[in-house]
Amino acid sequence: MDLISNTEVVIGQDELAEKLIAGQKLKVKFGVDPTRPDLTFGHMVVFNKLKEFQDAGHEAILLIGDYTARIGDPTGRSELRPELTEDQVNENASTYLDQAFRILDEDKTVVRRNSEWFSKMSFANALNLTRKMTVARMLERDDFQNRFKSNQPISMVEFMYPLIQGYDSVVLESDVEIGGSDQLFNMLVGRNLQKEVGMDPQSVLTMPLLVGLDGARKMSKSYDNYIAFNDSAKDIFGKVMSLSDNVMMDYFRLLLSYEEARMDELKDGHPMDTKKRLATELTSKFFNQRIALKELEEFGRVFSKGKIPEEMPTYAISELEVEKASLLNLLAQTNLFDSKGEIRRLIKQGAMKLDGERVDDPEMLICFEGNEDQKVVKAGKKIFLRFKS
RNA sequence: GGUAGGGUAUCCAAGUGGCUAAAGGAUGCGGACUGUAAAUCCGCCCGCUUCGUGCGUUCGUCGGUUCGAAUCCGACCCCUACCA
Repeated sequence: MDLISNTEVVIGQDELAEKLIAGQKLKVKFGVDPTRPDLTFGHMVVFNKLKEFQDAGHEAILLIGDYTARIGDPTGRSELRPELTEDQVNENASTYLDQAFRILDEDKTVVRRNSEWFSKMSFANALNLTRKMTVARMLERDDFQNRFKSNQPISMVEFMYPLIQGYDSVVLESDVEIGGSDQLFNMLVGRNLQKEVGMDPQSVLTMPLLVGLDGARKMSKSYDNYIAFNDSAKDIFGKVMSLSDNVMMDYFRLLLSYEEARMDELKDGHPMDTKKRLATELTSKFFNQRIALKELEEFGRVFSKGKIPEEMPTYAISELEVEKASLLNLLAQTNLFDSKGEIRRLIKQGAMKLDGERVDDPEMLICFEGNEDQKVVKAGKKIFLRFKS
């Protein structure tokens, strides 16, 4: 059964198999919280799985937790989540969908929002929902248990979250729910609630968490070790190239659905070539092959051969508002650096080059001589910019 | 309601009157080495700066004591645990 490839945990596998053998069209739910506008490649793992179901003719239901987004998921550490307004949530949700449809087939995807039912739910009904759950069972959840043991706060609203998410499954009558491995508990609650109302319980599939760019922690915006769906082709390519070798295969498997045999072949090659291939394929997936190959070439030129990139931010000196056209002042106007202090630091540490020549004096004046009409500044390994008159 | 502990820079965390822009981690950035990998070594890491033992702003908030406060006092706000 290919549909369970790459999964970490499968609950209710027998039911799933039966339904599949019977040729049933399954309702496959994936819930997202539009608390943040950007999707990362970590989300792609789950979206890929949803797409597989979709391609196999099943109904993919993308549930936007617009109602829940205002409550906050307990999965984090402290719940310092700002409360979002309805507008913010809606805006996030719409950019979310734009991004999701880069993987999913828009025409075949059913999009639902849980405000449809929760905004109408009475408090009495909500209380009834809480009847279905016990505190002891809640504390089974790893996250809660750890926090409880270490005297960390757990708020009541966090206890509601699994129920809310579970109730979504009841309303949607989902046959399968997919999520990250941190969602296992919540998805199991859905399964139980469905049983309570006499419905066939959903099967639950969890997908592994993708390791981030640092090669150590899970990919997450808060660790700043992520690749976003909305990153430019250059960023996607560059970020993949900066990936730790030891997690490359995870990316091939989880993001590009490579099979073992193909990955074994790759292991014989030079890691650098393998990584270039990974970067090229991922860039192609989000843009197209032509753009990906261009980035590959550009990468070789800039980083392997140390030449300057084809495109870089360009600033006309005449348009920058500075009293004195010193390198420091001009760079400070570009917004590519955090502060003048940072620029001084870079110069002091020998990271700044002007047309290939190392610069040591922040106050050096930038002016053009003879036929020159531009100067290229390189700061560190990655930042390039051009000054024109 | 009662008791105890706590709010310090991006995060964790030390600091309990001057030597503190504030130890130590982590993250990040830069340099060397490389394959923009990892590992390792070195350096930087509040802002400005005429680069000077210079200026400004910061340790929950407001006010006070003091020549001087993150450190003491008061009020307030917020968080947590425990007991009810």
